[in-house]
Amino acid sequence: MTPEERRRQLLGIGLRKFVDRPVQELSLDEVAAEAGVSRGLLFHYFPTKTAYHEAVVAAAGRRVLRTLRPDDGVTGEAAVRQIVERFVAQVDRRRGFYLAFVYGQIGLPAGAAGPRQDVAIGLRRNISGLVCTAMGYAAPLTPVVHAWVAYVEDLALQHTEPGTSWGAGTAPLVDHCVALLPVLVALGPPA
Amino acid sequence: MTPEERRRQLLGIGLRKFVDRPVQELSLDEVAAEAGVSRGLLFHYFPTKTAYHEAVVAAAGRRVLRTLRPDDGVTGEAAVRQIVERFVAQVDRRRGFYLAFVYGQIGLPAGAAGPRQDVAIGLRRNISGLVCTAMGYAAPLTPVVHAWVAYVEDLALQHTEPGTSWGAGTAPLVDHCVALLPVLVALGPPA
DNA sequence: CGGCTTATTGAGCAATGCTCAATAGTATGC
DNA sequence: GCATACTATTGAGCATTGCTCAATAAGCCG
Repeated sequence: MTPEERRRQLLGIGLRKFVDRPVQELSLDEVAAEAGVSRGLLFHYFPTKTAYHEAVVAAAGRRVLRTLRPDDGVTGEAAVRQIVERFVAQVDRRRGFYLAFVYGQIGLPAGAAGPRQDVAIGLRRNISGLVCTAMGYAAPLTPVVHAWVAYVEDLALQHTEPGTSWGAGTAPLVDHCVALLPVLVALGPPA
Repeated sequence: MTPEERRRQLLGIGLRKFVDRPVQELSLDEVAAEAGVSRGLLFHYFPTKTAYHEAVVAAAGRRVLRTLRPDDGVTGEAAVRQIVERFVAQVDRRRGFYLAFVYGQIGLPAGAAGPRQDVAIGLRRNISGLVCTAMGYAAPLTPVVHAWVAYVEDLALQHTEPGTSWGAGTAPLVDHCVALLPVLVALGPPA
């Protein structure tokens, strides 16, 4: 097995496991056993346990972002609608995964200058980047869009909360979010 | 030292420590050493390591919520303004603490029926409860208010992000958030 | 085949989560 | 004031686990 495959295999195992429990509780023993390799090998691919965890979470972030990217040629509000639809659908289908991703996180460094990357917030930044390019929004609007992503994220998570689901389908939710964005922009940036 | 004091002491140590690093990396050895007690004693007060971590994070949540509660007699939009002001101020003053609280979280259970409590989302629910009673909002509006809290939280965190601070003071930010709430309500719930 | 690189192992160390029987210290009932 | 019950506290000890390192196996190129 080539190193590239190994790496992907190990990350894949992490991705499968991290839905069930917080990443930090995923022992390298377990990963090694599942992969059928020795514990020592993991340290050949990842310098430390947390490095492995970060790699897993980063992979999860890339995976989420990939499914959100709107179809080629679609722009403007239609693109935003696609993004929101896919986002809500994904949260709906794999609530545990997304929940674990956002809140079952590797902690952030207190000083922001640390080497660690905040992948959950990084994902928000990426999504808001998607939206901004789709709508042609410029720099001073990005904070608002960023916070709007947090808003959509929270609504989607609430919507899929077991037992508390208000409304049947996802359509009103998507409508609400898409309609909100221009309203926010009209409200003007908080600066 | 009475058990009540002990408990508070141990939680206090956790509260101080969990700003610097993710809670999960706080070893019981360290806590025991700092408290000047044996490791075994910790298991007399908390059944397991994660139980201790959860207790610490829950205490942090109570602490945050306490500072947000508006003054007696203040209601309506004025109360909302107070809440937002204090929230932003708190995030501003102790960014690391709040960041660690929301995102450096103990992971959530995949199945929602698990015994664990989601304290970060629980805090959001509590804050939105504060806002709803202040404004007299009824049940169908709560999801929107909840998501609005997420919006405010994200903006506040962005605002204190080192280097990326747009705008000088917190006033425009507070204005923006307070103004947004009735707009959201007017937009109607997504159901 | 011989030699180089590297993926891989396995032993071993130290930290740490956790258990448990023993102890010390305190309050209570008489 | 004494004995009893209770519990806070300890310390030894076990198993897991993050991590290191020297040794080995396995490919690859000449």
